[in-house]
Amino acid sequence: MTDTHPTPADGQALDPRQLGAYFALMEAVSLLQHQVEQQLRTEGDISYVQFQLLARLAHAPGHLTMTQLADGVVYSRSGLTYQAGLLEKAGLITRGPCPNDERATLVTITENGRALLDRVLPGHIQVCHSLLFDPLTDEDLHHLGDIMTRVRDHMRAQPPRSAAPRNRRSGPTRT
Amino acid sequence: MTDTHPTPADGQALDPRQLGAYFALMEAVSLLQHQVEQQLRTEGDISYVQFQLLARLAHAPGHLTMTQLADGVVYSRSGLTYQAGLLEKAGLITRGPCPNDERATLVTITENGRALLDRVLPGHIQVCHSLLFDPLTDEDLHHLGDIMTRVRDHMRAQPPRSAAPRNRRSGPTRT
DNA sequence: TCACAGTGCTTTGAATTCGAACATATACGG
DNA sequence: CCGTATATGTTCGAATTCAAAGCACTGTGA
Repeated sequence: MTDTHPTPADGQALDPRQLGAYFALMEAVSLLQHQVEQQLRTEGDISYVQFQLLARLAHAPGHLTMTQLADGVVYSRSGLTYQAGLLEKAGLITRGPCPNDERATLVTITENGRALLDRVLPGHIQVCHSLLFDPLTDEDLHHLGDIMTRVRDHMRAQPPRSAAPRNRRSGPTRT
Repeated sequence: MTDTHPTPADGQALDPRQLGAYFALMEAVSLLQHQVEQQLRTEGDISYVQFQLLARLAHAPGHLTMTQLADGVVYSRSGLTYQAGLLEKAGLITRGPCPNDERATLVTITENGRALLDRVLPGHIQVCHSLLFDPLTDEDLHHLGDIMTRVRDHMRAQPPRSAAPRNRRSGPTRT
Protein backbone atom coordinates (compact mmCIF):
# COMPACT_ATOMS: atom_id res chain seq x y z
CA MET A 1 0.00 0.00 0.00
CA THR A 2 3.02 2.15 0.43
CA ASP A 3 2.67 3.76 -2.97
CA THR A 4 -0.90 4.32 -3.89
CA HIS A 5 0.28 7.75 -4.91
CA PRO A 6 3.66 8.35 -6.44
CA THR A 7 5.91 10.54 -4.37
CA PRO A 8 6.07 13.69 -6.42
CA ALA A 9 8.61 15.99 -4.90
CA ASP A 10 11.34 13.48 -4.54
CA GLY A 11 14.55 15.36 -4.90
CA GLN A 12 13.46 18.57 -3.22
CA ALA A 13 11.50 17.22 -0.30
CA LEU A 14 12.09 18.75 3.06
CA ASP A 15 13.26 16.18 5.52
CA PRO A 16 10.61 15.34 8.11
CA ARG A 17 12.26 17.41 10.78
CA GLN A 18 12.07 20.56 8.70
CA LEU A 19 8.50 19.88 7.67
CA GLY A 20 7.46 19.26 11.25
CA ALA A 21 9.12 22.40 12.51
CA TYR A 22 7.64 24.51 9.76
CA PHE A 23 4.08 23.26 10.14
CA ALA A 24 4.17 23.38 13.90
CA LEU A 25 5.46 26.93 13.74
CA MET A 26 2.75 28.20 11.41
CA GLU A 27 0.02 26.30 13.18
CA ALA A 28 1.00 27.45 16.65
CA VAL A 29 1.21 31.07 15.58
CA SER A 30 -2.20 30.87 13.94
CA LEU A 31 -3.71 29.51 17.12
CA LEU A 32 -1.98 32.12 19.25
CA GLN A 33 -3.02 34.93 16.96
CA HIS A 34 -6.64 33.86 17.06
CA GLN A 35 -6.72 33.80 20.84
CA VAL A 36 -4.95 37.13 21.05
CA GLU A 37 -7.48 38.69 18.70
CA GLN A 38 -10.29 37.49 20.91
CA GLN A 39 -8.68 39.05 23.96
CA LEU A 40 -7.94 42.38 22.26
CA ARG A 41 -11.44 42.63 20.86
CA THR A 42 -13.01 41.81 24.18
CA GLU A 43 -10.90 44.04 26.40
CA GLY A 44 -10.00 46.91 24.12
CA ASP A 45 -12.24 46.67 21.06
CA ILE A 46 -9.26 46.72 18.72
CA SER A 47 -7.88 44.26 16.20
CA TYR A 48 -4.48 42.66 16.34
CA VAL A 49 -3.22 44.91 13.56
CA GLN A 50 -4.32 47.98 15.43
CA PHE A 51 -2.60 46.70 18.54
CA GLN A 52 0.59 46.15 16.59
CA LEU A 53 0.42 49.64 15.15
CA LEU A 54 -0.06 51.24 18.55
CA ALA A 55 2.71 49.13 20.05
CA ARG A 56 5.14 50.13 17.31
CA LEU A 57 4.29 53.78 17.69
CA ALA A 58 4.59 53.61 21.46
CA HIS A 59 8.06 52.13 21.25
CA ALA A 60 9.28 54.34 18.44
CA PRO A 61 11.48 57.23 19.55
CA GLY A 62 9.66 59.93 17.58
CA HIS A 63 7.22 59.71 14.71
CA LEU A 64 6.95 57.16 11.94
CA THR A 65 5.90 57.57 8.36
CA MET A 66 3.07 55.57 6.89
CA THR A 67 5.42 53.43 4.86
CA GLN A 68 7.68 52.72 7.81
CA LEU A 69 4.66 51.69 9.78
CA ALA A 70 3.28 49.49 7.01
CA ASP A 71 6.59 47.74 6.51
CA GLY A 72 6.97 47.38 10.25
CA VAL A 73 3.81 45.41 10.72
CA VAL A 74 3.97 43.68 7.33
CA TYR A 75 0.92 45.30 5.89
CA SER A 76 -0.16 46.79 2.59
CA ARG A 77 0.04 50.56 2.40
CA SER A 78 -3.55 50.90 1.36
CA GLY A 79 -4.56 48.75 4.28
CA LEU A 80 -2.58 50.98 6.56
CA THR A 81 -4.35 54.05 5.20
CA TYR A 82 -7.62 52.41 6.15
CA GLN A 83 -6.49 51.43 9.63
CA ALA A 84 -4.86 54.80 10.25
CA GLY A 85 -8.16 56.41 9.36
CA LEU A 86 -9.93 54.30 11.95
CA LEU A 87 -7.33 54.91 14.64
CA GLU A 88 -7.29 58.64 13.96
CA LYS A 89 -11.06 58.83 14.12
CA ALA A 90 -10.91 56.98 17.43
CA GLY A 91 -8.41 59.53 18.71
CA LEU A 92 -5.64 56.99 19.25
CA ILE A 93 -3.16 58.45 16.75
CA THR A 94 -2.61 61.69 14.84
CA ARG A 95 -1.34 62.26 11.33
CA GLY A 96 0.68 65.32 10.42
CA PRO A 97 2.92 66.59 7.63
CA CYS A 98 6.63 65.91 7.52
CA PRO A 99 8.91 68.99 7.52
CA ASN A 100 11.61 67.42 5.41
CA ASP A 101 9.51 65.61 2.86
CA GLU A 102 6.27 67.08 1.68
CA ARG A 103 5.00 63.70 0.50
CA ALA A 104 5.37 61.88 3.79
CA THR A 105 2.87 61.72 6.63
CA LEU A 106 4.12 61.43 10.19
CA VAL A 107 2.07 59.29 12.55
CA THR A 108 2.10 59.79 16.32
CA ILE A 109 0.38 57.96 19.12
CA THR A 110 -1.81 60.05 21.42
CA GLU A 111 -2.18 59.83 25.16
CA ASN A 112 -5.45 58.00 24.62
CA GLY A 113 -3.62 55.57 22.42
CA ARG A 114 -1.03 54.91 25.11
CA ALA A 115 -3.77 54.54 27.67
CA LEU A 116 -5.57 51.98 25.56
CA LEU A 117 -2.35 50.09 25.03
CA ASP A 118 -1.74 50.02 28.77
CA ARG A 119 -5.25 48.78 29.34
CA VAL A 120 -5.07 45.80 27.00
CA LEU A 121 -1.46 44.87 27.63
CA PRO A 122 -1.94 42.89 30.85
CA GLY A 123 -4.53 40.64 29.27
CA HIS A 124 -2.41 40.30 26.20
CA ILE A 125 0.52 39.22 28.29
CA GLN A 126 -1.66 36.80 30.17
CA VAL A 127 -2.74 35.10 26.99
CA CYS A 128 0.86 34.82 25.87
CA HIS A 129 1.80 33.30 29.18
CA SER A 130 -0.94 30.72 29.29
CA LEU A 131 -0.65 29.70 25.65
CA LEU A 132 2.93 30.26 24.61
CA PHE A 133 5.24 30.37 27.62
CA ASP A 134 3.49 27.93 29.86
CA PRO A 135 4.83 24.77 28.20
CA LEU A 136 8.34 26.23 27.78
CA THR A 137 11.32 26.07 30.06
CA ASP A 138 13.62 29.00 30.56
CA GLU A 139 16.09 27.40 28.22
CA ASP A 140 13.44 26.88 25.57
CA LEU A 141 12.61 30.53 25.76
CA HIS A 142 16.21 31.48 25.28
CA HIS A 143 16.49 29.25 22.23
CA LEU A 144 13.24 30.47 20.76
CA GLY A 145 14.16 34.11 21.13
CA ASP A 146 17.59 33.55 19.70
CA ILE A 147 16.35 31.54 16.75
CA MET A 148 13.44 33.74 15.78
CA THR A 149 15.47 36.91 16.16
CA ARG A 150 18.02 35.54 13.74
CA VAL A 151 15.30 34.45 11.33
CA ARG A 152 13.56 37.79 11.49
CA ASP A 153 16.74 39.74 10.89
CA HIS A 154 17.53 37.46 7.98
CA MET A 155 14.11 38.15 6.47
CA ARG A 156 14.36 41.85 7.16
CA ALA A 157 17.51 41.93 5.09
CA GLN A 158 15.32 41.25 2.07
CA PRO A 159 13.81 44.31 0.40
CA PRO A 160 10.68 45.39 2.28
CA ARG A 161 7.18 45.07 1.09
CA SER A 162 6.93 48.67 -0.07
CA ALA A 163 9.78 48.06 -2.52
CA ALA A 164 7.61 45.93 -4.77
CA PRO A 165 7.74 47.27 -8.32
CA ARG A 166 4.94 49.70 -8.99
CA ASN A 167 3.13 49.73 -12.26
CA ARG A 168 5.04 51.34 -15.06
CA ARG A 169 3.66 54.66 -16.12
CA SER A 170 2.42 54.06 -19.63
CA GLY A 171 2.73 50.66 -21.19
CA PRO A 172 4.81 50.76 -24.37
CA THR A 173 8.19 50.40 -22.77
CA ARG A 174 9.94 52.99 -24.72
CA THR A 175 13.51 52.86 -23.59
CA MET B 1 1.48 51.77 46.81
CA THR B 2 3.95 49.02 47.13
CA ASP B 3 1.69 46.04 46.80
CA THR B 4 -1.89 46.90 47.52
CA HIS B 5 -3.14 44.52 44.89
CA PRO B 6 -1.40 42.18 42.57
CA THR B 7 -1.67 44.77 39.84
CA PRO B 8 -2.25 43.05 36.56
CA ALA B 9 0.76 44.47 34.87
CA ASP B 10 3.01 43.96 37.80
CA GLY B 11 3.14 40.32 38.61
CA GLN B 12 2.66 39.11 35.06
CA ALA B 13 4.82 41.46 33.11
CA LEU B 14 6.84 39.78 30.44
CA ASP B 15 10.53 40.12 30.99
CA PRO B 16 12.45 41.49 28.02
CA ARG B 17 13.52 38.05 26.91
CA GLN B 18 9.93 36.89 26.65
CA LEU B 19 8.88 40.06 24.87
CA GLY B 20 11.69 39.76 22.39
CA ALA B 21 10.94 36.14 21.66
CA TYR B 22 7.25 36.81 21.24
CA PHE B 23 7.62 39.78 18.91
CA ALA B 24 10.34 38.15 16.86
CA LEU B 25 8.16 35.07 16.49
CA MET B 26 5.10 36.93 15.27
CA GLU B 27 7.09 39.23 13.04
CA ALA B 28 9.08 36.47 11.40
CA VAL B 29 5.99 34.40 10.72
CA SER B 30 4.24 37.39 9.19
CA LEU B 31 7.15 37.97 6.87
CA LEU B 32 7.37 34.32 5.96
CA GLN B 33 3.66 34.07 5.33
CA HIS B 34 3.71 37.07 3.04
CA GLN B 35 6.52 35.65 0.93
CA VAL B 36 4.88 32.26 0.80
CA GLU B 37 1.64 33.82 -0.40
CA GLN B 38 3.47 35.54 -3.21
CA GLN B 39 5.02 32.26 -4.31
CA LEU B 40 1.77 30.31 -4.14
CA ARG B 41 -0.12 32.95 -6.05
CA THR B 42 2.53 33.19 -8.71
CA GLU B 43 3.15 29.50 -9.26
CA GLY B 44 -0.22 27.95 -8.48
CA ASP B 45 -2.75 30.79 -8.36
CA ILE B 46 -3.92 29.74 -4.90
CA SER B 47 -3.89 31.45 -1.53
CA TYR B 48 -2.07 30.23 1.54
CA VAL B 49 -5.32 29.04 3.10
CA GLN B 50 -6.14 27.02 0.03
CA PHE B 51 -2.69 25.50 0.10
CA GLN B 52 -3.13 24.57 3.73
CA LEU B 53 -6.47 22.97 3.02
CA LEU B 54 -5.10 20.91 0.15
CA ALA B 55 -2.09 19.89 2.21
CA ARG B 56 -4.25 18.74 5.10
CA LEU B 57 -6.50 16.79 2.81
CA ALA B 58 -3.57 15.20 1.02
CA HIS B 59 -2.06 13.99 4.26
CA ALA B 60 -5.32 12.89 5.82
CA PRO B 61 -5.93 9.14 5.75
CA GLY B 62 -9.49 9.32 4.39
CA HIS B 63 -11.94 12.18 4.23
CA LEU B 64 -12.41 15.10 6.58
CA THR B 65 -15.52 16.93 7.59
CA MET B 66 -15.85 20.66 7.11
CA THR B 67 -15.51 21.32 10.82
CA GLN B 68 -12.42 19.16 11.15
CA LEU B 69 -10.89 21.01 8.25
CA ALA B 70 -11.80 24.43 9.63
CA ASP B 71 -10.39 23.63 13.05
CA GLY B 72 -7.33 22.14 11.42
CA VAL B 73 -6.34 25.30 9.61
CA VAL B 74 -7.66 27.65 12.30
CA TYR B 75 -10.41 29.12 10.20
CA SER B 76 -14.01 30.13 10.66
CA ARG B 77 -16.52 27.60 9.40
CA SER B 78 -18.25 30.13 7.22
CA GLY B 79 -14.92 31.08 5.73
CA LEU B 80 -14.28 27.44 5.01
CA THR B 81 -17.62 27.13 3.23
CA TYR B 82 -16.51 29.96 0.96
CA GLN B 83 -13.09 28.48 0.27
CA ALA B 84 -14.48 24.98 -0.20
CA GLY B 85 -16.84 26.44 -2.79
CA LEU B 86 -13.93 27.94 -4.68
CA LEU B 87 -11.83 24.78 -4.49
CA GLU B 88 -14.72 22.60 -5.56
CA LYS B 89 -15.50 24.87 -8.49
CA ALA B 90 -11.85 24.67 -9.47
CA GLY B 91 -12.03 20.89 -9.36
CA LEU B 92 -9.45 20.52 -6.62
CA ILE B 93 -11.71 18.95 -4.01
CA THR B 94 -15.09 17.25 -3.86
CA ARG B 95 -17.78 17.41 -1.23
CA GLY B 96 -20.00 14.47 -0.50
CA PRO B 97 -22.45 13.25 2.13
CA CYS B 98 -21.37 11.35 5.19
CA PRO B 99 -22.88 7.86 5.60
CA ASN B 100 -22.94 7.98 9.37
CA ASP B 101 -24.14 11.52 9.90
CA GLU B 102 -26.55 13.11 7.49
CA ARG B 103 -25.52 16.62 8.57
CA ALA B 104 -21.85 16.27 7.88
CA THR B 105 -20.07 16.90 4.60
CA LEU B 106 -17.01 14.87 3.72
CA VAL B 107 -14.29 16.65 1.79
CA THR B 108 -11.85 14.82 -0.45
CA ILE B 109 -8.96 16.03 -2.53
CA THR B 110 -9.07 15.19 -6.23
CA GLU B 111 -6.25 14.09 -8.48
CA ASN B 112 -6.13 17.62 -9.84
CA GLY B 113 -5.79 18.87 -6.31
CA ARG B 114 -2.88 16.57 -5.64
CA ALA B 115 -1.33 17.57 -8.92
CA LEU B 116 -1.56 21.25 -8.06
CA LEU B 117 -0.10 20.60 -4.65
CA ASP B 118 2.78 18.75 -6.22
CA ARG B 119 3.33 21.59 -8.62
CA VAL B 120 3.60 24.33 -6.02
CA LEU B 121 5.37 22.34 -3.33
CA PRO B 122 8.92 22.63 -4.67
CA GLY B 123 8.73 26.41 -4.83
CA HIS B 124 7.11 26.49 -1.45
CA ILE B 125 9.92 24.46 0.01
CA GLN B 126 12.43 26.67 -1.68
CA VAL B 127 10.99 29.78 -0.06
CA CYS B 128 11.06 28.07 3.32
CA HIS B 129 14.65 27.14 2.81
CA SER B 130 15.87 30.53 1.74
CA LEU B 131 13.92 32.48 4.35
CA LEU B 132 13.50 30.20 7.34
CA PHE B 133 16.08 27.42 7.32
CA ASP B 134 18.98 29.26 5.77
CA PRO B 135 20.07 31.10 8.92
CA LEU B 136 19.52 28.06 11.15
CA THR B 137 21.88 25.33 12.14
CA ASP B 138 20.81 21.75 12.41
CA GLU B 139 20.63 22.11 16.15
CA ASP B 140 18.49 25.24 15.86
CA LEU B 141 16.10 23.31 13.69
CA HIS B 142 15.84 20.54 16.23
CA HIS B 143 15.11 23.03 19.00
CA LEU B 144 12.59 24.94 16.93
CA GLY B 145 10.69 21.82 15.96
CA ASP B 146 10.68 20.52 19.49
CA ILE B 147 9.58 23.81 21.01
CA MET B 148 6.86 24.65 18.52
CA THR B 149 5.48 21.13 18.55
CA ARG B 150 5.10 21.33 22.29
CA VAL B 151 3.50 24.76 22.06
CA ARG B 152 1.12 23.64 19.36
CA ASP B 153 0.04 20.55 21.26
CA HIS B 154 -0.47 22.68 24.34
CA MET B 155 -2.72 25.04 22.38
CA ARG B 156 -4.55 22.19 20.71
CA ALA B 157 -5.49 20.92 24.14
CA GLN B 158 -7.73 23.97 24.46
CA PRO B 159 -11.25 23.57 23.05
CA PRO B 160 -11.17 24.15 19.31
CA ARG B 161 -12.59 27.09 17.52
CA SER B 162 -15.80 25.34 16.56
CA ALA B 163 -16.64 24.85 20.23
CA ALA B 164 -17.46 28.53 20.72
CA PRO B 165 -20.84 28.91 22.42
CA ARG B 166 -23.71 29.38 20.01
CA ASN B 167 -26.45 31.88 20.51
CA ARG B 168 -29.01 30.79 23.04
CA ARG B 169 -32.32 29.77 21.58
CA SER B 170 -34.55 32.54 22.78
CA GLY B 171 -32.93 34.97 25.09
CA PRO B 172 -35.03 35.98 28.05
CA THR B 173 -36.08 32.56 29.22
CA ARG B 174 -36.03 32.32 32.93
CA THR B 175 -32.66 32.02 34.51
C1' DT C 1 -43.36 9.85 20.13
C1' DC C 2 -42.45 14.63 21.01
C1' DA C 3 -39.90 18.55 22.61
C1' DC C 4 -35.61 20.52 22.95
C1' DA C 5 -30.83 21.18 23.31
C1' DG C 6 -26.59 20.20 20.65
C1' DT C 7 -23.99 19.67 16.30
C1' DG C 8 -22.79 20.50 11.12
C1' DC C 9 -22.96 23.43 7.48
C1' DT C 10 -24.55 27.44 4.74
C1' DT C 11 -26.30 32.08 3.97
C1' DT C 12 -26.11 36.84 4.94
C1' DG C 13 -24.36 41.43 5.85
C1' DA C 14 -20.64 44.13 7.35
C1' DA C 15 -15.82 44.85 7.92
C1' DT C 16 -11.27 44.25 6.34
C1' DT C 17 -7.56 43.48 3.01
C1' DC C 18 -5.12 43.78 -1.15
C1' DG C 19 -3.34 45.32 -5.69
C1' DA C 20 -3.94 48.59 -9.36
C1' DA C 21 -4.60 53.26 -10.59
C1' DC C 22 -4.06 57.99 -9.16
C1' DA C 23 -2.13 62.64 -7.53
C1' DT C 24 1.63 64.84 -5.68
C1' DA C 25 6.48 65.46 -4.40
C1' DT C 26 11.40 64.39 -4.73
C1' DA C 27 15.73 62.72 -7.13
C1' DC C 28 18.44 62.29 -11.14
C1' DG C 29 20.42 63.09 -15.83
C1' DG C 30 20.74 65.86 -19.79
C1' DC D 1 16.26 74.31 -15.79
C1' DC D 2 13.24 70.46 -18.18
C1' DG D 3 11.91 65.48 -18.54
C1' DT D 4 11.89 61.14 -16.73
C1' DA D 5 11.98 57.94 -13.12
C1' DT D 6 11.16 56.95 -8.35
C1' DA D 7 8.90 57.53 -3.72
C1' DT D 8 4.71 58.55 -0.62
C1' DG D 9 0.16 58.37 0.49
C1' DT D 10 -4.70 57.84 -0.92
C1' DT D 11 -8.74 56.16 -3.59
C1' DC D 12 -11.10 52.57 -5.88
C1' DG D 13 -13.01 48.00 -6.95
C1' DA D 14 -12.83 43.24 -6.05
C1' DA D 15 -11.94 39.45 -3.08
C1' DT D 16 -11.83 37.55 1.38
C1' DT D 17 -13.05 36.97 6.23
C1' DC D 18 -15.83 36.77 10.18
C1' DA D 19 -19.73 36.45 13.49
C1' DA D 20 -24.60 36.09 13.72
C1' DA D 21 -28.64 34.02 12.06
C1' DG D 22 -30.78 30.23 9.76
C1' DC D 23 -31.71 25.45 8.26
C1' DA D 24 -31.17 20.46 8.75
C1' DC D 25 -30.08 16.51 11.37
C1' DT D 26 -28.89 13.91 15.91
C1' DG D 27 -29.50 12.36 20.40
C1' DT D 28 -31.53 12.56 24.82
C1' DG D 29 -35.18 12.71 28.24
C1' DA D 30 -39.88 12.63 29.50
